[in-house]
Amino acid sequence: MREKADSDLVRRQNRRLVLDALRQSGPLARIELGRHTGLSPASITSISAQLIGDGIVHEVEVQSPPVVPMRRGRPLTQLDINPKAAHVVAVKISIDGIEIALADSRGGIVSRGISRIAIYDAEAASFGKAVAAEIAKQLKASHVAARQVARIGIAVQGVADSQAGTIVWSPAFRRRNIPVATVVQDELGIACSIANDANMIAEGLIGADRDRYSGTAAVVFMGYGVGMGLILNGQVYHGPTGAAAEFGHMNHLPGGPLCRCGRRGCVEAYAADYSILRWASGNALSLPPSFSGIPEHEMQSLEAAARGGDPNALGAYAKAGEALGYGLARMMALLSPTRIVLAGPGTRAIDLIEPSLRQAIEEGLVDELRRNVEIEVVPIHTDMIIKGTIEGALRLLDREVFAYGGMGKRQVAQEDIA
Amino acid sequence: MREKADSDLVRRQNRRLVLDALRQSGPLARIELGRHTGLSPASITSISAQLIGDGIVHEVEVQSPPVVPMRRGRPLTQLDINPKAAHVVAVKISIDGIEIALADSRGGIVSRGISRIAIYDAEAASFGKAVAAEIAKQLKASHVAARQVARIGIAVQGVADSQAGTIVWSPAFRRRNIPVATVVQDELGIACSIANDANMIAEGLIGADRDRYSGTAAVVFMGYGVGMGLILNGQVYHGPTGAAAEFGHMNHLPGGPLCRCGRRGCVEAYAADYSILRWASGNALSLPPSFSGIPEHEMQSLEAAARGGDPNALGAYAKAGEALGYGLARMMALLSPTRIVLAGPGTRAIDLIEPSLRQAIEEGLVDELRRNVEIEVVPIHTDMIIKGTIEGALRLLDREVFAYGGMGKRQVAQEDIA
DNA sequence: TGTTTTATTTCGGCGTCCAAAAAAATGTTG
DNA sequence: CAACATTTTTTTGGACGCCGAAATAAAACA
Repeated sequence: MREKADSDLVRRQNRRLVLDALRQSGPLARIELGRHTGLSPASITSISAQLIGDGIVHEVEVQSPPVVPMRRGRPLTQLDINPKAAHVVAVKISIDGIEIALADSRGGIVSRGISRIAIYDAEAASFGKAVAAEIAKQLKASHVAARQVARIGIAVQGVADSQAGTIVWSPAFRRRNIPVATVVQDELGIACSIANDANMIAEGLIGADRDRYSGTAAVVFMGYGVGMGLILNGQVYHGPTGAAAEFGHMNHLPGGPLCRCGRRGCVEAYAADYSILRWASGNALSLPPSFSGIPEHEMQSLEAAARGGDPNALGAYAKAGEALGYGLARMMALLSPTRIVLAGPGTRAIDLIEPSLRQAIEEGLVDELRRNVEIEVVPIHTDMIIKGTIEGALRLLDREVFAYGGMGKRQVAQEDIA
Repeated sequence: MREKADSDLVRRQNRRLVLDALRQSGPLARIELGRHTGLSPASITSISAQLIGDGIVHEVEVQSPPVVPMRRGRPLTQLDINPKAAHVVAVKISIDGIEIALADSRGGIVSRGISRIAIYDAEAASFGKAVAAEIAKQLKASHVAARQVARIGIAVQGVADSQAGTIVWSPAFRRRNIPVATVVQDELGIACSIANDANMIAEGLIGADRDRYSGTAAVVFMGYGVGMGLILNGQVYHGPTGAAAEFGHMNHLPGGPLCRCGRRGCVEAYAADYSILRWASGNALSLPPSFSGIPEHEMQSLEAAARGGDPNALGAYAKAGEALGYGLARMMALLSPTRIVLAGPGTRAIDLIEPSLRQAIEEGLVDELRRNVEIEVVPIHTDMIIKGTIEGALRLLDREVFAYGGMGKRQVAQEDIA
């Protein structure tokens, strides 16, 4: 609400509405676009003509078996976002390695690859360039020129500073404050941003089902670590520097077990894979946290032990549920979300975790403040991080490039924004 | 970003920009408005002519001793918001009673009064009407017709549901779920909204110093209870129903002392006036919370005892600081604000609280996440609640009435919004 | 008094939207 | 199969907001 309004703003805003509708509801005819956006048919004609002229949108032929039975009247001409309008790259950096995906502007994945450059011992000075080189390699293999790529989104496990473009701190790295986004941007000449991976899951959920997830919701990622993506008023909340929603490093109990971040008693130190294992081993308070990935089968045998009645394993899951529950109760007191989504590989053991989780929420928050919340479990495959990163990059692309006039007019657009 | 853009939106937005500039920077000449808003002089002429025509803005004569030395050229004609354009009413409901203030549209307080209707034992069915009657009495005494009042804002100590217009739960009332805003609105025919009192303090801070407080900040109210107002991206965060930022009822330690909300271990159960007293008395865990207001002198003598070295008193303040500090650390992990404001009468003892508060933040949050935050103490007089409520009501007035066309066109405006 | 300076208004042009009318493209029917 | 019905899309003309440039207003200065 700070920007001056003029016909330029009107055009941008309405172009965005049209693009949003197309992203949300697949190919649409002009008249349907009018219904989705509230714009008159005349305006839709004009806007879509421009978008087509800019190469951002194109007409698509109706599929041979028509989905809707042919009615009377002039048939609809469906419009859709032109996949060739631009490309985006999504990069996922985690303890398990680096994954790169190239997508077209409709969000379709063109190609993807896994990189095996050193992570844990990476030097701050060279890591960014290495990532840029990996991206360049991926582009080359797919025969896509850098000029065709409008934006690169990087999702990282840990704390990212999206303002500075750095990885502030991540369990995947020995070192801290590693510049990435700015380096990649300078190396490749492509706009690049970095964010926490759980935020990108939230971005993906909004993209997948806007009605369901666009109010106020919290997405908890449970797995090698504990992360959170916050959706406030329909938008992913990044905080001033992008380092928000660090639910995993929110304290649960003062003086609790040691966390990978160096503090004691973080939620992650109770509820991450390594923490549950550590607790099951019996001496959680004396053991240091693990900095390597836990193989999946190890967690699965712990789950099996718990389901078989092993008291140590059961106790570990109960502790995890308690920490998550109190943490969620605290979050709810502050933000009163209407929806909490539990996601990630850790949800395989949700049956073991949920009882103590729910009890902790009841103990930790007055009834009136936890009435209107729905808790759901979405066993998200980790691919959701890549998908969400693409979604996020595309939304930025729409807002910062396509709303103005497409790749050709990019320079103008960026000046306008500044 | 969901609204269709047309010339109507442009007009509304730019009218708001002009009104915002006038509210923020006192009387301004047209050319200065142009600089503040980014609009051209021609547009300012047109917009201000309309605002003047609507009776919302008027020209003011330069004061007899000119503030700036007379320069060459045509002198500026200063514009300001016309105080007679409309009125707003602010109501503060707390354990101490009901306070009503009537303000003009520039925010100047026209009259104020304190009501002595029953609060603690009020019936849910009758309380709203009683408040409406008190407001009507205040208006009558000031010779202001209800038609002249554009909006009523109610600030309540406790949890408010601004969607439903009810007091969900408040230590000032024995009963829960008391409808207020809707009843007042129906009784008087004036738009009425209800919110938590700490949110209104945040609203007031934004109004008082926008540059300082309009990023991402948390305002902690310390006194008869512990409240919080959250400012996210420059706006007070109310959550889906208005019941957000209940920092006081965010759990600190499971199984801790009993809170007025009925749970154990809330931050308030450590850091509110009654909790500090209770702790100093030695048996915090067995004593129930107090539901009556604590006289100021009682807190002052406790402070004196602590400063004199009384170990029980010192310990109580240290406990309060620890609970606040851990609570703030948890909040920072989720939201990473750039500023934390400690306010309210409880800050009189800030010297006793701060050491343990800061230590708790250090223990409870990894260094990287608490680097960019500034903690400040603002010894706010409780009047800030009334002032903030007025601010908030005026901002809504600007957005929902003045941006459209003033009181005359109110019906039209409200249809448009719906 | 005329000149300079600064603030404000007027005027004409531009871009967007919209409603209404026209055109396009197809199904229906006698 | 031609005329009619129906639905989508485009065209047309008018409205409204903004802006730049020029004109006007109101003061100090010389």
